[in-house]
Amino acid sequence: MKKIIANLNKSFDNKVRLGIMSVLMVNEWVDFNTFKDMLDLTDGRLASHIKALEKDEYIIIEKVFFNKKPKTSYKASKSGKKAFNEHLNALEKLLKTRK
Amino acid sequence: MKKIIANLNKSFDNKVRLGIMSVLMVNEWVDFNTFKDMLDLTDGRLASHIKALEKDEYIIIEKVFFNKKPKTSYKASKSGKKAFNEHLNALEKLLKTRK
DNA sequence: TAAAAGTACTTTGAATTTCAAAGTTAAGTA
DNA sequence: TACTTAACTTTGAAATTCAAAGTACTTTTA
Repeated sequence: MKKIIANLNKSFDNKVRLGIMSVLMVNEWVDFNTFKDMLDLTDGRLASHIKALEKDEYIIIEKVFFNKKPKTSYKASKSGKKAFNEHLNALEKLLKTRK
Repeated sequence: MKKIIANLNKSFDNKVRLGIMSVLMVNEWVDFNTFKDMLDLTDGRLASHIKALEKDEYIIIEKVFFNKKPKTSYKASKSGKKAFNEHLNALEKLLKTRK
Protein backbone atom coordinates (compact mmCIF):
# COMPACT_ATOMS: atom_id res chain seq x y z
CA MET A 1 0.00 0.00 0.00
CA LYS A 2 1.47 3.33 -1.01
CA LYS A 3 1.56 6.33 1.29
CA ILE A 4 -0.81 8.68 -0.40
CA ILE A 5 0.05 11.80 1.53
CA ALA A 6 3.82 11.40 1.77
CA ASN A 7 4.59 13.76 -1.09
CA LEU A 8 2.61 16.71 0.19
CA ASN A 9 5.09 19.41 1.16
CA LYS A 10 4.80 20.74 4.69
CA SER A 11 5.89 24.20 3.58
CA PHE A 12 2.67 24.57 1.63
CA ASP A 13 0.09 23.37 4.10
CA ASN A 14 -0.44 26.84 5.51
CA LYS A 15 -2.89 28.81 3.44
CA VAL A 16 -0.87 32.00 3.43
CA ARG A 17 2.16 30.25 1.98
CA LEU A 18 -0.09 28.39 -0.44
CA GLY A 19 -1.47 31.76 -1.53
CA ILE A 20 1.93 33.35 -1.94
CA MET A 21 3.25 30.52 -4.06
CA SER A 22 0.10 30.35 -6.17
CA VAL A 23 0.41 34.01 -7.00
CA LEU A 24 4.10 33.64 -7.80
CA MET A 25 3.46 30.78 -10.20
CA VAL A 26 1.69 33.11 -12.61
CA ASN A 27 3.30 36.47 -11.82
CA GLU A 28 7.04 36.89 -12.20
CA TRP A 29 7.51 39.64 -9.58
CA VAL A 30 4.98 40.57 -6.89
CA ASP A 31 5.50 43.24 -4.27
CA PHE A 32 4.78 43.30 -0.56
CA ASN A 33 1.68 45.45 -0.66
CA THR A 34 0.10 43.52 -3.49
CA PHE A 35 0.39 40.37 -1.41
CA LYS A 36 -0.99 42.19 1.58
CA ASP A 37 -4.06 43.22 -0.37
CA MET A 38 -4.58 39.94 -2.18
CA LEU A 39 -4.21 37.79 0.90
CA ASP A 40 -5.70 40.29 3.36
CA LEU A 41 -2.92 40.08 5.93
CA THR A 42 -1.17 42.21 8.49
CA ASP A 43 2.42 43.24 7.78
CA GLY A 44 3.82 40.95 10.43
CA ARG A 45 1.93 37.89 9.39
CA LEU A 46 2.83 38.33 5.73
CA ALA A 47 6.46 39.05 6.53
CA SER A 48 6.78 35.95 8.69
CA HIS A 49 5.44 33.62 6.02
CA ILE A 50 7.60 35.27 3.38
CA LYS A 51 10.57 34.74 5.65
CA ALA A 52 9.72 31.04 6.00
CA LEU A 53 9.59 30.62 2.22
CA GLU A 54 12.81 32.55 1.86
CA LYS A 55 14.50 30.32 4.43
CA ASP A 56 13.47 27.30 2.37
CA GLU A 57 14.92 29.12 -0.67
CA TYR A 58 11.59 28.90 -2.41
CA ILE A 59 11.41 32.63 -3.12
CA ILE A 60 13.84 35.39 -4.04
CA ILE A 61 13.67 38.93 -2.68
CA GLU A 62 14.54 42.15 -4.45
CA LYS A 63 14.48 45.57 -2.81
CA VAL A 64 14.27 48.64 -4.99
CA PHE A 65 13.14 52.24 -4.69
CA PHE A 66 10.27 53.16 -6.93
CA ASN A 67 8.76 56.65 -6.92
CA LYS A 68 11.08 57.40 -4.02
CA LYS A 69 9.42 54.71 -1.95
CA PRO A 70 10.87 51.37 -0.99
CA LYS A 71 9.28 48.56 -2.93
CA THR A 72 10.23 45.04 -2.04
CA SER A 73 9.32 42.42 -4.59
CA TYR A 74 9.40 38.66 -4.57
CA LYS A 75 9.58 35.92 -7.13
CA ALA A 76 9.58 32.14 -6.96
CA SER A 77 12.99 30.51 -7.25
CA LYS A 78 13.54 27.61 -9.59
CA SER A 79 13.50 25.16 -6.69
CA GLY A 80 10.43 26.89 -5.29
CA LYS A 81 8.51 26.34 -8.51
CA LYS A 82 9.71 22.77 -8.65
CA ALA A 83 8.69 22.05 -5.06
CA PHE A 84 5.32 23.71 -5.52
CA ASN A 85 4.62 21.76 -8.70
CA GLU A 86 5.50 18.53 -6.96
CA HIS A 87 3.14 19.46 -4.16
CA LEU A 88 0.36 20.13 -6.63
CA ASN A 89 1.00 16.84 -8.38
CA ALA A 90 0.79 15.02 -5.05
CA LEU A 91 -2.45 16.85 -4.29
CA GLU A 92 -3.90 15.95 -7.64
CA LYS A 93 -2.97 12.31 -7.22
CA LEU A 94 -4.46 12.24 -3.74
CA LEU A 95 -7.74 13.60 -4.98
CA LYS A 96 -8.01 10.83 -7.53
CA THR A 97 -7.22 8.14 -4.96
CA ARG A 98 -9.20 4.95 -4.81
CA LYS A 99 -8.82 1.99 -2.52
CA MET B 1 -9.31 43.26 -4.30
CA LYS B 2 -10.78 39.93 -3.32
CA LYS B 3 -9.34 37.77 -0.59
CA ILE B 4 -8.11 34.82 -2.52
CA ILE B 5 -7.46 32.49 0.40
CA ALA B 6 -10.48 33.28 2.56
CA ASN B 7 -12.49 30.27 1.45
CA LEU B 8 -9.88 27.67 2.23
CA ASN B 9 -11.14 25.60 5.16
CA LYS B 10 -8.82 25.37 8.15
CA SER B 11 -10.01 21.85 8.91
CA PHE B 12 -8.39 20.63 5.72
CA ASP B 13 -5.00 22.27 5.86
CA ASN B 14 -3.46 19.34 7.69
CA LYS B 15 -2.39 16.62 5.31
CA VAL B 16 -3.77 13.78 7.39
CA ARG B 17 -7.24 15.29 7.42
CA LEU B 18 -6.89 16.12 3.72
CA GLY B 19 -6.05 12.48 3.12
CA ILE B 20 -8.93 11.15 5.17
CA MET B 21 -11.46 13.33 3.39
CA SER B 22 -10.04 12.57 -0.04
CA VAL B 23 -10.41 8.86 0.57
CA LEU B 24 -13.93 9.33 1.89
CA MET B 25 -15.00 11.27 -1.19
CA VAL B 26 -14.65 8.17 -3.35
CA ASN B 27 -15.24 5.37 -0.84
CA GLU B 28 -18.50 5.20 1.07
CA TRP B 29 -17.19 3.42 4.17
CA VAL B 30 -13.52 3.11 5.15
CA ASP B 31 -12.24 1.39 8.29
CA PHE B 32 -9.60 2.39 10.80
CA ASN B 33 -6.89 0.02 9.65
CA THR B 34 -7.32 0.85 6.00
CA PHE B 35 -6.73 4.50 6.82
CA LYS B 36 -3.75 3.53 8.93
CA ASP B 37 -2.19 1.70 6.02
CA MET B 38 -3.07 4.21 3.33
CA LEU B 39 -1.86 7.20 5.31
CA ASP B 40 0.96 5.43 7.13
CA LEU B 41 0.07 6.66 10.59
CA THR B 42 0.24 5.57 14.20
CA ASP B 43 -3.03 4.70 15.94
CA GLY B 44 -2.92 7.80 18.10
CA ARG B 45 -2.24 10.23 15.32
CA LEU B 46 -4.97 8.78 13.11
CA ALA B 47 -7.46 8.68 15.97
CA SER B 48 -6.83 12.31 16.89
CA HIS B 49 -7.42 13.59 13.37
CA ILE B 50 -10.50 11.44 13.02
CA LYS B 51 -11.73 12.91 16.26
CA ALA B 52 -11.20 16.42 14.95
CA LEU B 53 -13.23 15.69 11.83
CA GLU B 54 -15.91 14.07 13.91
CA LYS B 55 -16.09 17.10 16.17
CA ASP B 56 -16.67 19.26 13.09
CA GLU B 57 -19.37 16.76 12.08
CA TYR B 58 -17.61 16.14 8.81
CA ILE B 59 -17.49 12.36 9.28
CA ILE B 60 -19.77 9.69 10.73
CA ILE B 61 -18.54 6.72 12.76
CA GLU B 62 -19.94 3.22 12.81
CA LYS B 63 -18.67 0.46 15.06
CA VAL B 64 -19.46 -3.12 14.15
CA PHE B 65 -18.04 -6.57 14.79
CA PHE B 66 -16.75 -8.36 11.74
CA ASN B 67 -15.21 -11.82 11.94
CA LYS B 68 -15.53 -11.48 15.71
CA LYS B 69 -13.22 -8.48 15.68
CA PRO B 70 -14.19 -4.86 16.19
CA LYS B 71 -14.16 -2.92 12.98
CA THR B 72 -14.75 0.80 13.16
CA SER B 73 -15.65 2.44 9.90
CA TYR B 74 -16.09 6.01 8.82
CA LYS B 75 -17.88 7.88 6.12
CA ALA B 76 -18.15 11.51 5.12
CA SER B 77 -21.27 13.29 6.29
CA LYS B 78 -23.30 15.41 3.92
CA SER B 79 -21.90 18.59 5.43
CA GLY B 80 -18.43 17.09 5.33
CA LYS B 81 -18.68 16.46 1.60
CA LYS B 82 -20.05 19.93 1.09
CA ALA B 83 -17.29 21.59 3.10
CA PHE B 84 -14.63 19.56 1.38
CA ASN B 85 -15.97 20.39 -2.05
CA GLU B 86 -16.03 24.05 -1.18
CA HIS B 87 -12.45 23.81 -0.02
CA LEU B 88 -11.44 22.16 -3.28
CA ASN B 89 -13.24 24.82 -5.28
CA ALA B 90 -11.41 27.52 -3.35
CA LEU B 91 -8.13 25.71 -4.00
CA GLU B 92 -8.86 25.43 -7.67
CA LYS B 93 -9.74 29.08 -7.92
CA LEU B 94 -6.60 30.07 -6.07
CA LEU B 95 -4.44 28.08 -8.43
CA LYS B 96 -5.87 29.91 -11.40
CA THR B 97 -5.35 33.32 -9.77
CA ARG B 98 -3.89 36.19 -11.72
CA LYS B 99 -3.22 39.74 -10.66
C1' DT C 1 15.29 71.08 10.56
C1' DA C 2 12.14 68.81 13.37
C1' DA C 3 8.06 66.10 13.25
C1' DA C 4 5.07 63.04 10.81
C1' DA C 5 4.15 59.43 7.65
C1' DG C 6 4.95 55.29 4.78
C1' DT C 7 7.17 50.77 3.84
C1' DA C 8 8.77 46.73 5.39
C1' DC C 9 9.94 44.56 8.48
C1' DT C 10 11.38 42.24 13.70
C1' DT C 11 10.34 40.93 18.24
C1' DT C 12 7.62 39.13 21.83
C1' DG C 13 4.58 36.28 23.93
C1' DA C 14 0.63 33.61 24.10
C1' DA C 15 -2.62 30.37 22.06
C1' DT C 16 -3.19 26.58 19.21
C1' DT C 17 -1.76 22.58 16.76
C1' DT C 18 0.70 18.54 16.09
C1' DC C 19 2.78 14.42 17.31
C1' DA C 20 5.11 10.47 19.57
C1' DA C 21 4.93 7.51 23.28
C1' DA C 22 2.72 5.25 26.65
C1' DG C 23 -1.40 3.78 28.82
C1' DT C 24 -6.35 2.01 28.52
C1' DT C 25 -10.55 -0.64 27.37
C1' DA C 26 -13.14 -4.23 25.59
C1' DA C 27 -13.60 -8.46 23.34
C1' DG C 28 -11.56 -12.96 21.60
C1' DT C 29 -8.36 -16.73 21.86
C1' DA C 30 -5.19 -20.26 23.89
C1' DT D 1 -6.49 -16.81 33.38
C1' DA D 2 -2.99 -14.74 30.68
C1' DC D 3 -2.33 -12.94 25.97
C1' DT D 4 -3.60 -10.64 21.84
C1' DT D 5 -5.84 -7.38 18.77
C1' DA D 6 -8.40 -3.14 17.65
C1' DA D 7 -9.27 1.23 18.66
C1' DC D 8 -8.70 4.39 21.05
C1' DT D 9 -7.20 8.22 25.22
C1' DT D 10 -3.92 10.68 27.80
C1' DT D 11 0.15 13.20 28.51
C1' DG D 12 3.55 16.26 27.61
C1' DA D 13 6.70 18.45 24.73
C1' DA D 14 7.81 20.68 20.40
C1' DA D 15 6.44 23.31 16.57
C1' DT D 16 3.42 26.51 14.42
C1' DT D 17 0.68 30.43 14.07
C1' DC D 18 -0.75 34.91 14.97
C1' DA D 19 -1.76 39.56 16.90
C1' DA D 20 0.23 43.42 18.78
C1' DA D 21 3.76 46.38 19.48
C1' DG D 22 8.12 48.07 18.35
C1' DT D 23 11.89 49.39 14.92
C1' DA D 24 14.72 51.21 10.91
C1' DC D 25 15.00 53.75 7.04
C1' DT D 26 13.47 57.12 3.93
C1' DT D 27 10.58 60.88 2.27
C1' DT D 28 7.43 64.52 2.99
C1' DT D 29 5.55 68.29 5.37
C1' DA D 30 5.48 72.25 8.38
